[in-house]
Amino acid sequence: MSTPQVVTRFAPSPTGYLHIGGARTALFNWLYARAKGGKFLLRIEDTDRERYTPAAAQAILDGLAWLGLEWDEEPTSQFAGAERHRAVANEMLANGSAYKCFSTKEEIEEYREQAREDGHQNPFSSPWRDADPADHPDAPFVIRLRAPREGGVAIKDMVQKKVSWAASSFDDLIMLRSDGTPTYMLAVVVDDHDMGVTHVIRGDDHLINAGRQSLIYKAMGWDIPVFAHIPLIHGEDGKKLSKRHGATGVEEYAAMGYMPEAMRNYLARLGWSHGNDELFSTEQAIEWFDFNGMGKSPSRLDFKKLDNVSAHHIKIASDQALTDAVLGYMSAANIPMLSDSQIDDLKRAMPYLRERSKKLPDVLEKAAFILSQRPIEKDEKSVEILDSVSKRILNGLTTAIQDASWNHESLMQASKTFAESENLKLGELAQPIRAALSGKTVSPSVFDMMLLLGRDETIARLEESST
RNA sequence: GGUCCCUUCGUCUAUCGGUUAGGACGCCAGGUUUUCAACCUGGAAAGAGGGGUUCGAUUCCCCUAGGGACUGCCA
Repeated sequence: MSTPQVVTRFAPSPTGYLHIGGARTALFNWLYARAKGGKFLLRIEDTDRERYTPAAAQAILDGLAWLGLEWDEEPTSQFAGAERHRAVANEMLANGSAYKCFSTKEEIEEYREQAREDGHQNPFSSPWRDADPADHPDAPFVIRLRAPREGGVAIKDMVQKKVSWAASSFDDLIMLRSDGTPTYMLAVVVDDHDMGVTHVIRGDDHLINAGRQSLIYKAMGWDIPVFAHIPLIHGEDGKKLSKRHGATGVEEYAAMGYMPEAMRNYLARLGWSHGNDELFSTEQAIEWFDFNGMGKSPSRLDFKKLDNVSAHHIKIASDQALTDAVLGYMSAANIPMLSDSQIDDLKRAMPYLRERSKKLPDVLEKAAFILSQRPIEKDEKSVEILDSVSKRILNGLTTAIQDASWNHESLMQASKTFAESENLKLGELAQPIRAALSGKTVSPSVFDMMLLLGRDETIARLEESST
């Protein structure tokens, strides 16, 4: 027996940005497909034409691309499949698993109000379900699923295990609206089936939908895919993630200076675990991924932890990758681009910039010294540090080191010796050096800066600040 | 209201009937240090509540409480 290839899909609405929760859903779909050597497909759920714009759909694709979740094949449009959806509805009409319902919206609304008053919660039951076609009026109608009235409906779910409902709790859902357009419930099922989707991995807000959708699969005699309803992400206060929690779109995370690999690591760890592993590569995640490690309860976004994961990935990235990431951050944050020579300098300095950096902007801040030219612009604190006393000291230091061997060890030795002669601790000497070389109070090690800057530039900057 | 899902340190989680309930982030204390920080050592910190089942429950079942989802001719 050959095992069919795994096909997963991510089916976002074109909302104009990739929601962080959606990003995580996409990540799990992608991870599972890659882990099983299957395909990861994309389908834009654009049937709501009032909300749809091409730019809104493109934004989702951009978010996915930034996260590094490359999809297989061309993204499909759900709207484009309307003809096929209609055909399926008609097929169901023909095989008796669906029927025409002529009840108007007003009638249904009236029923619901009455139900509320009567205190019962039976779903709307169409009087046309068993009507003789001969009695059908010449009026607009919707096509409804003839759902079972008795028994139970159950689905198998890799995360939630077995979930079941009484059939009576489902109504005869509408598949084709009175204007002939298909509803979401029909469209997803048809699309998932036609795309050969074997595993439907989505947020657990769709759990009940899975039960209802399974009815359509059965009515058409189609194989029901394996479901995996994953818990949602909540904000730091435990409430459903919304705009007021701050960053909800992945592009905002890009603009804050998180690397895609850090996001993948962090997001994967949210709700999923592989023993006690906290920091891992995407390759490891693919190797380890399975639904046994998936939790069932919602998890909260924790920026402190994200920062920690981010720092780790900054630490282990190659100089080239980190440089690219910084450049990517600058463009996401609308920071003016660097010149080619500045980019070279940046990359050269990377080994010293990456240490103690949590996010990409931290790296960039530390890089200021190598990116700027004399005269060095000093921030307020640096100006304070460079008082007359400091200037005199710097003057002395300049002569003390200008003939030293230009390596970390010698420079530190020379500086220490000089500091002792001035009755200073190294720390007291380092601060004015830092201010002179970088114009800031935060920078890499002063000796590393000297090395990167080179003898001439270092001396020039020291002299500039000691006069 | 109804149906369904969920509930381990502040947070993310491990445990798949027997552990001093482990790890990570954060926090606190000490150490170290050329700045921010990083790093080292130590510490505080959890099974929502109540019933069962069992020789033994965080783990299995039930109830309650609290969260969440759904309850559209939205997706």
